[in-house]
Parts: sequence; C-alpha cells; structure tokens
Amino acid sequence: MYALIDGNSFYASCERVFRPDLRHRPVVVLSNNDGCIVTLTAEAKALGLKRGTPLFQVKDLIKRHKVAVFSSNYELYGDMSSRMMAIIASFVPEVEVYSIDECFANLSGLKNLTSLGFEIRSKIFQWIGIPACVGIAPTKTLAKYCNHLAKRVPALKGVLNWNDLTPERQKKALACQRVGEIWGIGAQLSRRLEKLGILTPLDLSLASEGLLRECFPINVIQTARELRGLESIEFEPEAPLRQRILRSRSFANDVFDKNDLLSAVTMHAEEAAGVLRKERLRAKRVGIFILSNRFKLESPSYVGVDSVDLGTYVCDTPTVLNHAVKLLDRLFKPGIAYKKAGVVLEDIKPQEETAFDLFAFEDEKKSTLSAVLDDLNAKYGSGTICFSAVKRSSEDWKMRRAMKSPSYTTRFSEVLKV
DNA sequence: TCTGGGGTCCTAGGACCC
DNA sequence: TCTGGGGTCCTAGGACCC
Repeated sequence: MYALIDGNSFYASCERVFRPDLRHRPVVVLSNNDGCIVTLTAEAKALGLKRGTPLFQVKDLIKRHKVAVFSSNYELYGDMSSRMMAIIASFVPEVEVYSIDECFANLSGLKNLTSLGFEIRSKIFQWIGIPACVGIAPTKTLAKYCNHLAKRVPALKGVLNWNDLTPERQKKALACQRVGEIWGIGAQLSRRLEKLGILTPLDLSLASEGLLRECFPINVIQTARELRGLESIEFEPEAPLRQRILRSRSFANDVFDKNDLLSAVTMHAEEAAGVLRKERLRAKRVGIFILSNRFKLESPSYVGVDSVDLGTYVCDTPTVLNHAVKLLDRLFKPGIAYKKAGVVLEDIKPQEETAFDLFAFEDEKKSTLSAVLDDLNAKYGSGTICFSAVKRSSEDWKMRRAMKSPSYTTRFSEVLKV
C-alpha cells in the first residue's frame, strides 16, 4: 500500500505560515519574473482566478478583491518542503519525494492506515503549519487519485483510504471525475480517449487492453492497470540519477545587447556548474539556448540552440563557462529582441564514475578554484563572488521579483520579528 | 533490374508531470 | 507594458554496423 501526501496550495500555504493575517484571504504566488499565477488558494480560485493566467490580465480583479500577491520565493518553499518530507519520513519506512510539495510513502508492514494518514496530516499542520491531504491505495496512480478526491470532498477531512471503500463505492469514486484528472493523462490523451467513449477513470479501468495497445503508448496501458489495482508503476525511494541540469530565465525587458546575454549565460553557467558540484556529479556536454520574444509578433523570431561534447567529464565553472560563451558567439544574431537564455548540462555521471584526464593538469587547479568560490558564496551569501561578466551589463536581463517575501527560515537577517 | 535481416545509437519532437 | 522553469519518458526516423 502507498500513500500520496501533498501540501495544499503549497507555495501560498508557505507564505501564510508567516502571515497569519492572510489565513482567510485569497493568496496567489507568481512564476519567476512575476509573469503568471502558479499557485492559488481556494479563496482565490473562488474568485475565478486560474493557474497559468498572466498577472497583467487579472490586475483589476486582484485589486478589487484585495488578493495577496507574492513573487516566488524558492528559498522558503524548498526549506519548508524538506521539513515536511522529514516529518513524513519519521512515520513510514520509505519515502519517494516526487516534487517540491508531494511524496509517495511506502506503507508496507504498517497497520491502521487511515488513522496513520490523519496522524501524519495533523503533525504536518501542527509542526510547520502547512495543510496537507493524504490518499492511500494499493497503487501509486490510485493513491494519487484518492488524494485528488480527498482535496475536493470536504466530508473526507483530507484523508481517503481506497480500501475503506466497498467495491460499489470504489466504482462510484472512479466514475465521478473526468479521465483527464488521472495522473499521466493530460489534455491530449484525454481528448483522444474521450473520442473512443472513455470519459471517466472507471471507463479507462474497464477498457480492453487490446484496444488501448492499438491506439495509445505504453504508459496509458500501465495507468489503466494501476486503476484496476495492479501495480505497474514502480515505487522509487532512491532518486534516479538526474540526466540533465537546466538553468534558464526570461528577462524582465527585451534584450538586444550581446553583453546582457553574456551576463545571463554566465550566471546560468555558474549556477549549473554549482549544482554539479553540490550533487557530486560531472557532465560531458554543455549547451545553451537563446530565444526571441515569442509574444512580439512584429519582430523576427529566433531560436538559437547548440551544444558541444567536451570529451571529458567536468564540474568546474571556468570550463563550463568557457564553452557556454563560445556557443553564444556562434548563436548570437544582432537585431533580435531576446527574451530568454539558458544553459543545459547533459551526459551526466557521478564524480566517482568519471576519470580525470591524466594529462590535464589545469583540471585540478580549476576544481580548487571552484570549490573556494562555493565556500565563499556559502559563507557570505550567494553572489558574493562571481565572474565579472555577470556585472558588466544593463539591468534588462535580470528577473522581476517585486513582491518577494523574506527568507524567513534560511537567513538570520530575515527571521520574523515578533 | 533485382536488392535481407537484425541490431544499436542518436536526435528531434511530442506529451506528460509539478 | 506585462505571458515561468525544470524535469522525464516515449516514439519515429535516420545513420550506421555486421
């Protein structure tokens, strides 16, 4: 048996923990660059606001109803997330962290699962102030679905155990939502399924496997099996080795100057290389991309993407940076209104699985340098030391973040004063 | 003019997730 | 005026090999 536990409106709930005055007020959290709404509380949904809506389209509504608006504060959400995961891990033998706000828990060997669900839920609320919901079921897909229902049916009080339902009620539960609400069935697949008359999760669970095989990829068959209670999607407590590291940001304003792009690419390269070292990995392929403003129809659109194989596995900033800058030289075209740039590291291995190049004496120097930079930035705050290209440009490329809350839990200078 | 079978690897694009 | 970021997996098609 598995549980899927997630924080309700997680980012907004994190903000509320430190702003009790917002408890009953609508709250929304924005994407980077203060662009779109990415998280909303129930009160905000009730006003008709939707996830994904650009902020500027709903400015009036937000003003009229005094909606509290926050820029994203990943320092805070990341820290609250690890606290929540730690609480959950203290109750169950194994946890698979699935995203910043949710995890699967392996419940094998445990008893009284429903009351355990309630206990976990109330401990999370008591200890860190985040409201959470719990779905419990024999497969991950069903646990996810139970969680979905627990969030929507107030009578369940935040916890639903599939095995508490009679077979009749299980059928009803599967028939009461649209097929697109199932984990793994997105807009495209649900449209195709609905054309075949498969409208609800129940329909999908009863569909003939032969038909599904003919018309859909393998994951749809697995999902259908999981809905029947047959485990087809593995529980993975160990995070699989990541395959890529990507850092990118949209710019606050359109950028035309190559120096601005250089600054952005430099910053992303530094950060991406920093992730490599933090996770004790090395990468063999470095790529960048620069994109024009896709909403500006009157100016030329441009997608510049390229990457280079380094021949050896590296994790130092100077090497990554060097290649990123060379790629920018190749891709840059003048006269384009650029809106976004990013750096991608691929072909990744753990450090201990990669051999240093025996004759590359410089490698060790660069690694030492990078380690020193990491230490200084860890001790005195990120950005204390950086490569000069980052500072050698205008402000256009930087991110907009006008309504960010303090880093209450991770910076002494920003701790809440009472 | 005819023109096999079996395999791997890589890449791009699409779909999905949060 | 303002429109997010970071991932994974699957599939098809092409290149290449014996």
